[in-house]
Amino acid sequence: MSPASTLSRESAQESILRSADQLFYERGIAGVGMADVRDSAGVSLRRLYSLHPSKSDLVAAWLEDRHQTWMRWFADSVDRQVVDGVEPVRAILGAIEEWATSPGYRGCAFLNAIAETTEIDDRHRAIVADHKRALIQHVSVVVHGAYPSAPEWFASALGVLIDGAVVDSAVFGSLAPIADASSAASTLVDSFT
Amino acid sequence: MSPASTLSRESAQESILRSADQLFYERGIAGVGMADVRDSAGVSLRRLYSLHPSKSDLVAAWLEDRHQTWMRWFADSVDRQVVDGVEPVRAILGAIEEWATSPGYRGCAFLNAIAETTEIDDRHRAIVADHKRALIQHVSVVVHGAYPSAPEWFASALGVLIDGAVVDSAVFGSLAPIADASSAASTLVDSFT
DNA sequence: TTGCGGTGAGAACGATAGTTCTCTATGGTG
DNA sequence: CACCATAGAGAACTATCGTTCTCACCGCAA
Repeated sequence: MSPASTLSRESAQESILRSADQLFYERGIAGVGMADVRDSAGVSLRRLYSLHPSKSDLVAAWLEDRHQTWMRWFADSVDRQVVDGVEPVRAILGAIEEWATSPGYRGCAFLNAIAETTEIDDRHRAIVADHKRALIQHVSVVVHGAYPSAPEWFASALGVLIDGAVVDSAVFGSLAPIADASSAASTLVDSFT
Repeated sequence: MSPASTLSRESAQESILRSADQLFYERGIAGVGMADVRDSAGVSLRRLYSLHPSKSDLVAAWLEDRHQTWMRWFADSVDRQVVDGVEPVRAILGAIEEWATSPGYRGCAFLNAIAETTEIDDRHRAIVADHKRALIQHVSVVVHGAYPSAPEWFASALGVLIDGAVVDSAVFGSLAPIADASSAASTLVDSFT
């Protein structure tokens, strides 16, 4: 086995990704050095680089990981509320509100990452675009199941409302944009039925 | 007078702000060094620092300047379309579309700046929040003038739709989110009348 | 004419950070 | 037991960048 002071490959990987998530989300990608990740994860720089050969690779791994985690959480939150009898479209914005209320909320990590990306890092851009597509896809399933008469563009428009609400709530440090988005979404649903 | 090779204080200031706008918007704040601004503006580092004592000051001056410029452009674009008979709410999203179609479009400079801001630079945050408030204020005047029966939250919701459309169009490199936002906004207006 | 203030050009300084390298130790395998 | 791949600790290398400093120059006022 490994020495007591070192972690297995899996534990190290997990610890690195958890630390990367905390640090990158809280302080931004540029605001976090590899040494910070090393300190927080409790691994050596050597190990960090052996698992993620560059910072760009680490960021990509982090985004992929966060995509999985966040989508799972979002889907669960929406499902939970719908089961409790909340209107689907309200449940979607309710999940966003729940997220925005959590401590340390700093908006969407993916959008922040894109805004920070200075050079043309196509890999990161692609991950973010895929994340947004997956979000709209999920919203689309929920919404067109619940409101069959909704027009084609409704799921995409909800995606726009979600991203706008997330961004604005972070800018203003307020839940009001989410409430406004929720009102708008509900009004749209009412207009279809 | 100044020597031929040097610019007046005003010309230098103008040149610096124009260069800062191009560079910061195109490559992000962190991606631009003071030396880059110097080269592009054609002034010396000494002069650059005498007009803007730190990079943070320069960024603040740039954001203030861009706020003025952008708001003026936006208001004009909306007015122009309304005069041409375009529905006000369509005109608002039309202005966003016109912007997003312009070469070098990289989303909202203010939102990008916020996302990049790692430490708590309250000055920059405040400028961005003021910009968004001013945008919503303008939208509010236009919209509540044109649709008196619109509910209180409508202008704010339009602000959310605008920011979402801006962000998503930059992420996807597509005008589709703007069209979706426009459809949603028009449908909302129809539902009030 | 002689300083003085402001300027350009660019070197220099100090800090930070991505990445690699050295040295040492440890545990599994032949 | 000896060997080797791998790990930790941290120094070292290299590059970038914000900021300041040096030196030379020029126009203007006393």
